[in-house]
Amino acid sequence: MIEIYTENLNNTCFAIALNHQRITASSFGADQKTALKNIFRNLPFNVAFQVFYEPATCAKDILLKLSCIYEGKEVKAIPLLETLHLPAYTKKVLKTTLAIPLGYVTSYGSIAKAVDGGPRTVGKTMASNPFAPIVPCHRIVKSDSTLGGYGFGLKAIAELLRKEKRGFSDMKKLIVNGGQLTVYPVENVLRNFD
DNA sequence: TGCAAACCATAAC
DNA sequence: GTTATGGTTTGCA
Repeated sequence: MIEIYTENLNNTCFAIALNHQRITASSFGADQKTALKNIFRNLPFNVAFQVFYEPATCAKDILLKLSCIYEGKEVKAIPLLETLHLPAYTKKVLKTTLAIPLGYVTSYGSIAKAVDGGPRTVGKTMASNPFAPIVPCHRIVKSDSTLGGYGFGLKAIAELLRKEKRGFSDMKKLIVNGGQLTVYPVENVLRNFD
């Protein structure tokens, strides 16, 4: 049985789906209705679920973390994600995305190179990212450093990235899963918007 | 700039 | 097994 909890924090509604304390999906939205709609989109189907309108204590803690991530704050202990039901390649892409540090962005192509796949597949994986905003799909942009698509709207992604500015100026190379991932300061992208 | 073709794992059929 | 589908990229005019 999957338990779904929502909570309004700072004018945004966050939602999580828990299966034995592990996160099966997470999402957010302007109001509760939108947050729920968003989380249902990526819930593994053919599993029973129940929506709780009063968050349990363990759920409250995770919801608070979601809000912190959303506000661009550093969150140390990322909650456990349930990925068993996902294909291997998808897991790899999600894991690599998770490695993009706060204050940096990367491109679909860079992720693709790191996981040995194609850029469009990365986009497709992100489009159905069940763990927004924990898996920071908003930190992936196009190779010309303009914004690609975003499930929650381009305005939302720009706002998120603005909050993640940390004043970095140099690109960085990371080793993830044995592959190399190049990341760039968020500022590179935001230049086009400010 | 703008367009076409290559890209490649998934899900749906 | 086959096909359609992308939150892309690259190359060429």
